[in-house]
Amino acid sequence: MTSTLGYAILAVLARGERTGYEIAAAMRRPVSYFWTARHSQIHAELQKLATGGLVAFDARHGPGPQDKKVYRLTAEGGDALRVWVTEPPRERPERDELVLKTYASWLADPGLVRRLFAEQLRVHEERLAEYEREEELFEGPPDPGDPRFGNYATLRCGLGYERHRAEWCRWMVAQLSASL
Amino acid sequence: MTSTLGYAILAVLARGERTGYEIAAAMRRPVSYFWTARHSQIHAELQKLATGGLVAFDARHGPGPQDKKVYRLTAEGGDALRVWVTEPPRERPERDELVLKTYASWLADPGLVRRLFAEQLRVHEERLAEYEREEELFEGPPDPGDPRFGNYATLRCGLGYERHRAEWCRWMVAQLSASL
DNA sequence: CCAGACTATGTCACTTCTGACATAGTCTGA
DNA sequence: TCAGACTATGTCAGAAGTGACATAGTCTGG
Repeated sequence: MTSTLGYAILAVLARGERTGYEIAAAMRRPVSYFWTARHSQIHAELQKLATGGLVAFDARHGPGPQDKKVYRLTAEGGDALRVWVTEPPRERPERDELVLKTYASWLADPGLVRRLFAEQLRVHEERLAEYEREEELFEGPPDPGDPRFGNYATLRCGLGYERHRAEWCRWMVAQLSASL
Repeated sequence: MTSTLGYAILAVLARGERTGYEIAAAMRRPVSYFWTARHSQIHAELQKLATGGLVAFDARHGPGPQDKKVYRLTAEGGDALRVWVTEPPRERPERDELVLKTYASWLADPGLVRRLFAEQLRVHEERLAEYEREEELFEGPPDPGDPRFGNYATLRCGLGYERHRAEWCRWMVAQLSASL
């Protein structure tokens, strides 16, 4: 019933109470890179979750025309999250624009394709460096029962991903250099 | 103007003429794992592309109530595709349900989380074996001007991705085993 | 000979996500 | 003191994607 975005919000609220604005910030890279949404979607989803009784909020005086709402997980919300966590994820279709461009790259000028991948390589190397800096803040993997284990494990995934991606870009650049 | 799905269809048609049905099949794993869509979306997009003059078709007698339509790339379609290929890809938000579950995994029973990752590990190892079998059909990387270069390069990406993913799952299983 | 798979195109309601618009208080540094 | 960034919530039109429904000919194996 609850959408994946709903569980993403519950997962953030499991760490402590937050406003919608703070949830949106928490879901942005590089802090917690797992599921992103615009604030417009988050506010809408929070309303659904509140209706369903999975979250609750206190309205407090805030900036802007409306009160600010500090959301927290309810007992039902916590239960729903815990059940969902260990269910197998549904297969999401892979939609990767760079891979698609690669598939069609034989049509284009190799010099331009090479430049595209050189740029992408730089992006991934920078992101990798950023993640490595963040990893140093941990002193080894936290215990699997510690909330920080979630952060560390997703960071590990990101590190592996960026390494794989950078390596692939390097391979592409090498292939395209050989043919020039 | 044209959506990414539109370019995905153009990229398939660049290899030769196809019916909508065949395009849908080509975009399914494991043959060409880059961008997927249901036939309902593909038929709708083909109509838009035809209206825009990027593809053309011949109607031929086919099964079912309608004629079958064999689509091909027009000169305009080819030009549009070639221009698009070397433009930097727009950043797509990362939405990975397994990573999200990982982020919330500290809440759940470690034994169940471990099982989840053991299952995922098996999935990735199987997919890796499948890709490796497919790689053997190539005798080294084709020339970057060869259409098969597109297939080979996307396969390389898939191989790297599955290796990274499997390694991460193995690490997760090890973490969760240590704590039992 | 017939069931079931495969080929083939299409519509439609619905969910998800994006990007723009709207509003307004607080805090910080030049 | 004033611009600009940050905090904060919301609406809405539209694009993108899903899953079910509808229809019907051909081909293959039991």
